[in-house]
Amino acid sequence: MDKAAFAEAVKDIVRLIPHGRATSYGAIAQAVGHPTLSRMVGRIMAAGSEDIPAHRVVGSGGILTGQAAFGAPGRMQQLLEAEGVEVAGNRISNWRKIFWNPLNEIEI
DNA sequence: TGAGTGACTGTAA
DNA sequence: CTTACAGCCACTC
Repeated sequence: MDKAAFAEAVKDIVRLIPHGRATSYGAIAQAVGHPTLSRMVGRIMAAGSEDIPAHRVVGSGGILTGQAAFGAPGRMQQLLEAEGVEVAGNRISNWRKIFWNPLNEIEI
């Protein structure tokens, strides 16, 4: 199944995200070789994402698009701030510094 | 089988 | 800043 391989690759990358860092759905999708499947990345998070730090995966530009999906509003932000990630409103303030590019790790 | 929806993204007005 | 549109794919009804 290609879907399973995709999901597995996505989960694998999310697990590699360092503590106190974050990446975007699009970046992950691109890293697994499917730049257009960013939505599927988010769907995988919602499906079976208990073993991975899904709170470190945000939307483009560091926007916390999945904030409400963490059970309660503000939960995702709380998790990020607990790791030292500065969050203002619903997006990461110093996104440029926090952003972790998976391509730098897997395509090395 | 087809329409609606969604943890997305990029471009445009 | 907000809307709107167009791709993308899986899931639900």
